[in-house]
Amino acid sequence: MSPDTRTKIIMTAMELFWDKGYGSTSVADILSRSQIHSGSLYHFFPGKQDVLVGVLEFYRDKIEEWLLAPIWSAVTDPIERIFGLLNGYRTQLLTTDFAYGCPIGNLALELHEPDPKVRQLLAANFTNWTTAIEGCLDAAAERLPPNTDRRALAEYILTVMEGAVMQARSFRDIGPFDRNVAMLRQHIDLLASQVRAEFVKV
Amino acid sequence: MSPDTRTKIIMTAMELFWDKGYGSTSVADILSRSQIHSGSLYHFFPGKQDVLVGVLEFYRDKIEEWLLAPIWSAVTDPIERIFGLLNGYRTQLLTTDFAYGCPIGNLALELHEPDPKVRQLLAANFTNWTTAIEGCLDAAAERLPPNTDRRALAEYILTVMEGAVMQARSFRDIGPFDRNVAMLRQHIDLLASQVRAEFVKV
DNA sequence: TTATCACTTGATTGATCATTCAATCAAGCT
DNA sequence: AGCTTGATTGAATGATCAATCAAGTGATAA
Repeated sequence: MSPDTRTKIIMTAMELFWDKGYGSTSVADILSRSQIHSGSLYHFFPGKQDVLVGVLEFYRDKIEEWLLAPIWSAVTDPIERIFGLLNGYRTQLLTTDFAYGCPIGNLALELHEPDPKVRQLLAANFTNWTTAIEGCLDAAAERLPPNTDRRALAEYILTVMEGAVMQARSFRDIGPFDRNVAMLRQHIDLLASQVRAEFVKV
Repeated sequence: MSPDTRTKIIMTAMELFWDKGYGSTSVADILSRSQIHSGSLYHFFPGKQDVLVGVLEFYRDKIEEWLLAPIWSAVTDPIERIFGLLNGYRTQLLTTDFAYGCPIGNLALELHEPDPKVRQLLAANFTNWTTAIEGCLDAAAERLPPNTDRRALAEYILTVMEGAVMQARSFRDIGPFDRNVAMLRQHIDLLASQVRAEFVKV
């Protein structure tokens, strides 16, 4: 058994896919960076696409630990946790000079006709993210109008994050990202003020 | 002078880039579909990337005629023009079975380190789109709070469109798109209701 | 008539791509 | 010791890639 080699391939491929995309990463790139030989890679994976599947499964299982846990421990207010998560993407954009955005979003748009397994894993990664946000909204349910579709609002927050990252990367400017997040904040504030108005009325 | 050949190359390459992406479109693909020989292509373009530049310049110049004019003539209310534009992307998603999203968004995320000319053209395409939306918002200025940053709101609408298209394509389901647009509609309605409340107060 | 010039043809090049495979190795089991 | 099995090595394969270029075409003008 050699889980070490398999894991090393996945970690290396993940870095390269995030950095250069799937199509622009050659198997030779993965081999040279991971110091592993082609025979070993093809011993564990039938082909390049199966490496991608491995990466997406790996990332899916690490979202909780890598992405959410650090922010959950730093922020407790559920609404602020959402904006803390968005701020994490902001920091990543700035520290990588706009090279890294959302890795799943990049792949989702790069792979125009992905095979069902890949597409399903991309969707699963989005779903996990959305479910985490939905949990925050549920925790803040009393600060939102009672008829709020919290699942749809969580999807919408994912949408704003992805679009904001895309624009910031295209313009190589954090301005669009900040203004987009400010707009989202305004929307949520408006929802919250509706609740207060209703409370006064009753 | 043979603008016909040059244009044919650009139109063919545009179709292929929208359909399969830039990296997955080979020069041979462009040649076989356009019935043009490699020498002719390289007579007009120094290389593949220059074809991409030509496509982006061409599309930038056609946004008004191809994208906006049909909707402007079908809808007159400025706010409904915005949602009419979004509905155009919705129709395109459905009629292409989620193959076509926003062509500029796809390329923006596919090209991780584009050269300055390409990056500038991607940004110019986004800017043109945003400016058109901003024009609608200016025309509806009296229905928005007076302190509204209409440029930022236009950027935000682009963001929602791009994110909504991304999710619909990933899930191969129009549901996320529709719910995202509904959320945006709610936000704009909330802004409009603020104006009415202010009017009553005065 | 002849020279010029923009354009076209398509075989060819060398690089790079994902993938294969015969061989060797190391460790455990009998 | 001998046998088995999973893991590793790295040269080799054939396909495909972007790009090149010498030879040709046809229209225009001197």
